Amino acid sequence: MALEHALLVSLSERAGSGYELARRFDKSIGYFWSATHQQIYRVLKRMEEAGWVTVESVAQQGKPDKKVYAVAPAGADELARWIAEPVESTPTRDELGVKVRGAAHGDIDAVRAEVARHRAEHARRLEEYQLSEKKFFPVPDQLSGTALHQYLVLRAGIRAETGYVEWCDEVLQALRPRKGDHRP
Amino acid sequence: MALEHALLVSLSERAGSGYELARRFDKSIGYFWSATHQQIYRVLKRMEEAGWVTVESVAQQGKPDKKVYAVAPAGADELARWIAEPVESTPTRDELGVKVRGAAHGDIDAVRAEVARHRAEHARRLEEYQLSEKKFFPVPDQLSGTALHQYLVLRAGIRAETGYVEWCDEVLQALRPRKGDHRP
DNA sequence: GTCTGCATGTAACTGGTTACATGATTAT
DNA sequence: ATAATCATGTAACCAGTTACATGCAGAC
Repeated sequence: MALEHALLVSLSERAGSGYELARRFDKSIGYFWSATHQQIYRVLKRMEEAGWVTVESVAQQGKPDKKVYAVAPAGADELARWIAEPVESTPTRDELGVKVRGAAHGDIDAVRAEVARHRAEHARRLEEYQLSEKKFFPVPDQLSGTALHQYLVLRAGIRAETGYVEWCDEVLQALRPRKGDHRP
Repeated sequence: MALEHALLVSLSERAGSGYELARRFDKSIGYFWSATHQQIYRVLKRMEEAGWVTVESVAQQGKPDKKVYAVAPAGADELARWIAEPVESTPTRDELGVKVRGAAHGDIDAVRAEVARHRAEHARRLEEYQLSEKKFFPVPDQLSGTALHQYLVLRAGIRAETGYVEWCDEVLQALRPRKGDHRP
């Protein structure tokens, strides 16, 4: 049940509406815990019922009302409790891996093309992360507190994307057409 | 819907029962697509109804009967179709990342201990993978076909675990207690 | 006599996705 | 006109987890 807690982390930094949270999740926390707006709305409702967050309806001009959520004391307690609790490492799920593994039972050219496509996507994301790193954390040695923690998860993203891109290259190298291959 | 297809890949290599598949999934394919036996049983049933696999009840001595599943022509077609189809990259989900990100709202010592625990687990798995690499793929340059594809996903596992361990080290280094910190 | 391995399953639940709906405002 | 952005939601569905049940064989 990490979504609840991811939302609590985000709301601890700044109160916000479901919509805003959904967009924050496209960055930072969303790098390693994504969520759709529907999911977020539902979970926020549940959290409100549990007393973990408080809501305040805010009227806006020209825009629909929004419900601004903020962390309640019970939510802060819950977050602290959860952080101290041990977690199992989330199992990996990678469809592209399944395809590479099963490549012999399908069109190898198609698999290679897919890997190339994913390589491009991950490389793009990596660049984005590296840009953020330069821009927001130019002197990482001096970071502390939340800024340091933000930096560390960005580093996780950078490492993950770097590794993925390298793996794609290895696959593309290994699956490249060779003499003796004959395709119709 | 990758589980169906992961099962088809596994069954294409060798027919087997749900139980056997569950254990095969603890290795190789399971490195990046895990599944419980219940999940596997359910999906196999669905696949049988769809005509993707055939079943044969096999009596055994001293052991309960087992249902041996094999890929049907429709299943092979479906697998080939799916392999050629583009996939979105599976979003990352990492609870430990959420904890590090929210470390300021909980007990930093506990987070550090968690990271250390996960580091150990991933290091252990990495060693396991590296052992498999040495044992089963001592001369990777000469691989082709399914053996090559198996090797490549093992490489994915090795890269992922290596990266994770390195990241844990980076976090442990960054979150180590420093002068000026005062905890009760 | 207790535990592990083989082998299959039901039932209840939780977490997450997809599709659809509404309605105003601003930018092209 | 039309699309995008802001903002919230319902409903149906799918995927995956957890708990429980059964029963025999062989090892310790």
